[in-house]
Amino acid sequence: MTHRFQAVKGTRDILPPESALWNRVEQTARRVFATYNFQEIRLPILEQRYLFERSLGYESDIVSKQMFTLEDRESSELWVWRDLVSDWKLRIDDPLALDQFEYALKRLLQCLEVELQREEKILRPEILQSARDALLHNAEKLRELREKGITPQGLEVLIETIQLEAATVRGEDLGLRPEATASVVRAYIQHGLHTRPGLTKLYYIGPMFRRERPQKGRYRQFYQVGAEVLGSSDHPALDAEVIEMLLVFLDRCGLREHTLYVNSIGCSDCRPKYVERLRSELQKVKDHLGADSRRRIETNPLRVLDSKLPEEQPIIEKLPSILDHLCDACRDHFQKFQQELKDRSLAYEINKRLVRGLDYYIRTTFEVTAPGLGAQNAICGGGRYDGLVELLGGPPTKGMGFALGTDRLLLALRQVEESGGKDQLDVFMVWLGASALRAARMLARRLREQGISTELLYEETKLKKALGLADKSSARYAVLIGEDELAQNKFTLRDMRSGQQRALSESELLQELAASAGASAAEE
RNA sequence: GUGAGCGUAGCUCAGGGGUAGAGCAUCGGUCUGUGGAUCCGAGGGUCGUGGGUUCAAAUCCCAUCGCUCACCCCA
Repeated sequence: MTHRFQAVKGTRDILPPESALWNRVEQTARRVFATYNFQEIRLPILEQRYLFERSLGYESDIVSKQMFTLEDRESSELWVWRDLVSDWKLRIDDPLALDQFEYALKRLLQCLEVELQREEKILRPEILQSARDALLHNAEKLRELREKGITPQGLEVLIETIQLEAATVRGEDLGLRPEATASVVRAYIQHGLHTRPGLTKLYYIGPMFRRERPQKGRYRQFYQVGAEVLGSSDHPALDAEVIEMLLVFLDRCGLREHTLYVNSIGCSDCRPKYVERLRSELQKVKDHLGADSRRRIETNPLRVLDSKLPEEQPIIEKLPSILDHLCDACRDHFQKFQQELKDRSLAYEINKRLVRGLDYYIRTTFEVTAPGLGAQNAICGGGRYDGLVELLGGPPTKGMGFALGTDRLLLALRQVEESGGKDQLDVFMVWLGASALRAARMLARRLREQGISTELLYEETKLKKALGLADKSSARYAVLIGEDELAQNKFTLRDMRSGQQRALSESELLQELAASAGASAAEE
């Protein structure tokens, strides 16, 4: 039986020549960010799941249903007992087996206690606790029932209940990162980066994972380029400079049409007051809202502002604006931030309905959109997150950053064809005869040492066919080595575009090719 | 999690009950030291998978899986 493998849902391969585009975008990011004194941080793709739960919020969609999680079971014997309990095959007529089950249950409870006493909680403590309480209760019940002697049916039900409860203690204590800000902050705290002088300016490039239905510009493994500034400053100039850097980067990538939207969503002082105000206003008009928006009145009133339903737009327009409810400090910050943008000649639009989905944002939020992306027109989002470091157990620290979806940026660039035809290969080497092969091998090595990309045929091939292969590989030049060349101690350099050939000595050849290879390398 | 559309060669797609097709691509020949063109030829498929109807199913019916797009949510 044959099985046809394919990339798992929501992941894809990035093949050449498209992969060259990716490299170019990432190189551009590295260059631009370096000029703003940002340095790269390389982060693990796996983190403790709890990190994301703390930073993004338990109730956020990302954590509650979009995170890829996996068990790390090495760390504890907890899993041994859990598996024994939850996988135990019902053999209620066998008292010995029942003894074993009870023993495993007892050990599982002990492990749970240990886990609950741990300083660093890796598993969600409330899940552990409720499992512990339920199991404790049922273990007691089980013992009583066994002492009294119970109907097999009753015992069966109880054991199944226990097994289900045990299964809730899952080793999903690791998560594939759905975004990288939490990882950056974790690393900042873990390595004491706050003790380094000045602000910490970091950027990262890499894949993120979210388990959601794929659609245009949205994958389960997607790629982000992001930057974060951590430290003691929350100066509006910093926010503006980060955005300037982002826009310079987009410009250098060749993205011409895009729009920067900015907003302020206040701080822990003024936002809750506004949210309450908003909620009460929404209550008044809730009969005119759709089911989703009605639900959000309780769960997250800010998100109602995000609704795209046409019939809700007039209602939303009339709702109170967060910008009218900022405290003095936040209003001042937002004003100065806008002035900083103007002083940098950065065009922007205020979008008072721009509320970021993640819990940790404060004050400045922003988003860049580009046309041609289907329903997902945002390519980049970011903002200020002053409380996050503290929330994750670090010292009071200000933070600001953005994350940019590379998949969507490239979709907006639409330049795959343009860059696809570029010469990838400098030299296709053609040899005829065994002694020519020896010369070809040595020459190929020297060319490659000079950074000149060279293809050398492995098998002897007729000249006509070899040139055909050179053509198909879209090589810039062919180098021919045969008996004539060996006799003259020269090589034939053939320009594959013009078809012109010249006989050159090795040093002449190297010189000639170094010039053209150098030119194409500079473009990269 | 919800809804819609689409699954036939590597790619783009025809065929809508009676022998599995085209163009492009690949490989070989034409062509034994000169590529791109022409011409000739070849390989490549359990028509997504499973079941049903039928003498006969790529085709009709059912189920299932996959892909795509949209909703939700977000970058």
